[in-house]
Amino acid sequence: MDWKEGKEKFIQAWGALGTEWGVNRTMAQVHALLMISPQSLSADEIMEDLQISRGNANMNIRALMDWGLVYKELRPGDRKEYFIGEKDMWKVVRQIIINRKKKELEPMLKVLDEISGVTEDCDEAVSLAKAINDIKMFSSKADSTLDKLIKADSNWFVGTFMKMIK
Amino acid sequence: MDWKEGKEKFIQAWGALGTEWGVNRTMAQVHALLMISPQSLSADEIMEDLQISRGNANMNIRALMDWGLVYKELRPGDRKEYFIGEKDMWKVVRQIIINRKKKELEPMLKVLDEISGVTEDCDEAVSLAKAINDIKMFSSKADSTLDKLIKADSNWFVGTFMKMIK
DNA sequence: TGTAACTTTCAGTAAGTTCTGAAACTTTTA
DNA sequence: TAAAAGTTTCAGAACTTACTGAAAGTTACA
Repeated sequence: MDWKEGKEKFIQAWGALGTEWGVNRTMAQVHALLMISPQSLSADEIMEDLQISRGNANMNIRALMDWGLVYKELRPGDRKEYFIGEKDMWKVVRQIIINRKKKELEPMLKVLDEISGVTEDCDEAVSLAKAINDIKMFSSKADSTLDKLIKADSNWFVGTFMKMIK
Repeated sequence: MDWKEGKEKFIQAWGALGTEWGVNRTMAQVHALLMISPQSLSADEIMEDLQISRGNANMNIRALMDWGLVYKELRPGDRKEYFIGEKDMWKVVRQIIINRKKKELEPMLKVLDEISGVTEDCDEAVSLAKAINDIKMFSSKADSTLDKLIKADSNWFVGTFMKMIK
């Protein structure tokens, strides 16, 4: 297999994985492309490579920069903007976790707090209260674990997990 | 807030969370409903409660049973099928992890193996090989951790994480 | 200040996903 | 074995999300 074919398969697979996880296909593909590019690429090069429109490229590059997975790079004497992808897998995963947590877990916990006000004592209300409580406990545990993970660096992560799964 | 309002909010929130994670809204709502119902419910009751069609209800109940989050319950002297939701949050999360891993992570790893065959030594090929290797290492680590988690029970989980985040 | 190079926005369109409802199928009972 | 009760399937409709391309906006330089 030559490099070009490998690259294409990689981009496709990363795009498909993204789709399953609620990240749009193009965003994941742009990320894949930048992650395996040794140098930074301009918007035009990305458009050309993935065969997408300028608008689409722009929106998704923007979103990736918001997520902290892609950085802008300015080359002296060139007015064009170039983009470079975060290459450290640990940072990539970490950024994804931070972003998804903010967007999805926190609203859920907010709703749970709101409906904690149900205090009747019929079977149904008790069952609801139990579910709310279980989710809250689970979330706050997962949440504080994630916070620690986010603050930690890659080596700490590897070390702790190695101990943990021993 | 009364029980009915709380229940509705809970179902809405769980449905929204599902959507963000690539689980369809109705599937998540059916699951939410069954998770907070003290008794098992028939397909008709679910249809009525969530205002969905028979076909939709059937498909999603089926999918939830495949995922191991809902069980069929037969009541003696009643020909109708009743469904009961898994109530243990730990099991719920565990089942979701097992299912998503099978469906999404494994295909990705298969592709990575395929494209490991790229062995040129230009910059691009080296960069691709590095990315592939990093993802593989990360995945196999995450994977073996998940395997341990899956085999473990709820108490073990809580205990280990408490130690870990201390 | 004018204009060329580049970036961003957004309305309309395309693509993808989920839901409905009716028909087909299966099981149970008399 | 007939028909009643219940379950499953699936084509097309409704809805949701993502993409294009052209126009508007911005910045950099002479």
